[in-house]
Amino acid sequence: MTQRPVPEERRPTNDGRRVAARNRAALVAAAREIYAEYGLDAPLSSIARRAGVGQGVMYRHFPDRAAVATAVLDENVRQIEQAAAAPDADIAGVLGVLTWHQTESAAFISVLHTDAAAGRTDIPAYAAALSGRVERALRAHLPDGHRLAAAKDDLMIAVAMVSGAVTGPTREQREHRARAAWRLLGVEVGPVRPFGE
Amino acid sequence: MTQRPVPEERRPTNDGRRVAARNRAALVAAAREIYAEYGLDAPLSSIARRAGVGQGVMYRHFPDRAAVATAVLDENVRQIEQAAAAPDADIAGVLGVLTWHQTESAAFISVLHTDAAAGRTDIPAYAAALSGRVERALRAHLPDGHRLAAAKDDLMIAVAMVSGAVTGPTREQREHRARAAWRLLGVEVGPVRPFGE
Amino acid sequence: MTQRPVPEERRPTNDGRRVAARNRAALVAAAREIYAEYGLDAPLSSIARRAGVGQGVMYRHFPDRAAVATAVLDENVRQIEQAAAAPDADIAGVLGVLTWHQTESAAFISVLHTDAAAGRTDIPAYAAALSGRVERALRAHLPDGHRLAAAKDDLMIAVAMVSGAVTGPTREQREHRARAAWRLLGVEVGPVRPFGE
Amino acid sequence: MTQRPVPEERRPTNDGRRVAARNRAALVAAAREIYAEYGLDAPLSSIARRAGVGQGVMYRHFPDRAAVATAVLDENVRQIEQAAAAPDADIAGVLGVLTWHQTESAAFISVLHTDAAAGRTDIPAYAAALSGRVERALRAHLPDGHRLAAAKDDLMIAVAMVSGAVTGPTREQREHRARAAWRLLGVEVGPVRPFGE
DNA sequence: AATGAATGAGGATTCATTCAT
DNA sequence: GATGAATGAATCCTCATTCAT
Repeated sequence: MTQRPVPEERRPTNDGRRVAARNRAALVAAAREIYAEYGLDAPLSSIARRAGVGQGVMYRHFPDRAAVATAVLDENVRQIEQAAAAPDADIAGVLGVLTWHQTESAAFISVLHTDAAAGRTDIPAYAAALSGRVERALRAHLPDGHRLAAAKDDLMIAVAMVSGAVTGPTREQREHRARAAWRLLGVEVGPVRPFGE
Repeated sequence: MTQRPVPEERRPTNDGRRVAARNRAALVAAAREIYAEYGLDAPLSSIARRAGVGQGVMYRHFPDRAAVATAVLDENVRQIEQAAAAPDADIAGVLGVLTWHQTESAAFISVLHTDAAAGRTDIPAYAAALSGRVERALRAHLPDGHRLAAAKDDLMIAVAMVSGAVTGPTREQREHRARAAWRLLGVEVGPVRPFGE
Repeated sequence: MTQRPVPEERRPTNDGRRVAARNRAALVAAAREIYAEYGLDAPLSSIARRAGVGQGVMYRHFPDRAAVATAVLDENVRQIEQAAAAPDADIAGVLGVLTWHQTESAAFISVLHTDAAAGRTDIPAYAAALSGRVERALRAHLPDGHRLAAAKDDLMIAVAMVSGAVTGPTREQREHRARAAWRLLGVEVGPVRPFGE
Repeated sequence: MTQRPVPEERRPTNDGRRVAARNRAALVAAAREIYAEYGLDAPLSSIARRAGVGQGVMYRHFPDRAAVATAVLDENVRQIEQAAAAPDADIAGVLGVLTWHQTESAAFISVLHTDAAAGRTDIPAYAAALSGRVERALRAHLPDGHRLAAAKDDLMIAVAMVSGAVTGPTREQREHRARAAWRLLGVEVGPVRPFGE
């Protein structure tokens, strides 16, 4: 019943400080998987276990639950920022990358639009930061006459709306619904894919 | 020593049957409050406490966590159905009532569109039922030429989109965003209010 | 390696609400023993284990570490108050009872004079209350010409001094040192014993 | 590429030997501060951190928790011994220096009179040594007719008593209470100050 | 039918200690 | 020698659920 066949007798060794970076990466990757499977409220211990490290290592790298989530989602946001920084970037292309992350990572959505479920932990603090970065990336390419440029809030409300539409067990279904949502909004979206093809 | 026992504020006949009904109502009301304040993951014990009953009573009325949520949301859905059943009902009016419940109850949204955060409890089963009832209520009044009548899924995708937009600490803010969302969809919505004014 | 031979198959039963009082008493008794053996910082889980109850029961009866300590020490203080309330009470007699508790319960001393080790938990709050009750009990019988009646603080400073002297592995040794301390203070002390002989 | 390496604020000769000594001193100083702020149970890691060294260094210099405490308190005891060794030393003067350390360092007291809270770690072993050195320093100057020279134990019992009285958040308050304690004992004490003015 | 106490597993968090580099 | 990452045991605390009364 051990969850994965891989490690076995790897744990009780102390590989020195060189593995620190590797461990951090493993934790982020594990967190991404766990979040996808069980949601943002998954036990932190399950992340450490999946990463193949002790709980203490996780707490060293990430002081609290929020720090883990931030680390995971930071990559998503960064890709969107990179898409926006590309020389040939346009709003449709950036929205495509954004949409890809919406369909790929439930956690991404949850954090981006936190507060529906009141009384949450301390997520809002860093959630706002991530959300702001996404907004800036998008707005940089929003032409004046664009459908979402009319009112101040329209852009991020539209993003939230698409997030709301993105449900379903498979990524394909989620992408299908996301495209339908953009279509209902009358907004053109480029290819739904991660940045860098 | 054969004094009559003191009456001691005996209300109706208190035959157990009546108490049971009262308790059930108290539990549903308490759950609604608790959900609003702490989200759907709030401890069940807090619901029983707020209702002023023992935990056992709660388990008698509702075998599990899902049953409680269903009972709470059932009222919301029923109102939408009633709005649809009204003699002078039209799609804008029903959407208005739907929107009111979206802005009023975070739990309503969470359950209606569950699955974003995979691995959830067992909510999907009854969530689908509630969602289906809402869809039927709306579709009964959807005229053929309506913006959301084009594709099969458009109606409920639009509902999900508005749900996604509904965030914010106060009901007023949430209503404001909901209206903006419908506007972006080009859909006309009647007064946002509970059924029965 | 199970610590005590007694219980065995007693735990997994639910004896209903009648045992609540019994459990509370068992917890207080267990806490008294544990405190004597391991000091006030002993794991709370060890107290629950020794009492033969689950951890949850302990938390039901005592919301935090301080509540447990208070409950334990409350009995000590109450005895001193009772000694002071006795019809034939005099200062020497009350000091004797106080001294008995000083020699019997290390926790009693620790709490009564908390703050030596800075940064402590939240003990001070209730510690002050207990300390005040002891002072009132003593002062009620302090004659005007008494050695400890000269300055306002002298009484409780003297109590603290005796507490400081009370060290040693056996109660007899501790009593011996306590008596020596009172002698050095020139204060007469009655029989060192619990209230009620 | 055969440039001379940048000097980079190289202080003395930095031959490892010297660094070790500096580290040890830093650790002792850090431990003293930490003990004062958080008590003797403070995490060892906090001491290493405050000293600006790795945890490994601490374990090299001090094999266990007790060794750290001993090193810290050794300085306190040494001052008392120096006070006793001074050409013009008398009992009042040595008691003054002792009292200064009692008021200044809660850890000093805790260790000197350990065992009240039984089951403690392994402190008693070295605590006895420190206590013995203090006693020898005092007894060297105790005149035959002195109030504390009557019975064998009276001297250290009195010291313990004063320690017991020394509580309070500020050093001034603690000194005030220490003086009151000595006064109640009828013992004259010289200026309360560290050795060497 | 109601009460509310008990159980006990689950998850968070902290540190003492070891050890590769 | 120094560094600081990794380990993992220990403890705290919370709840879902059961059940005697």
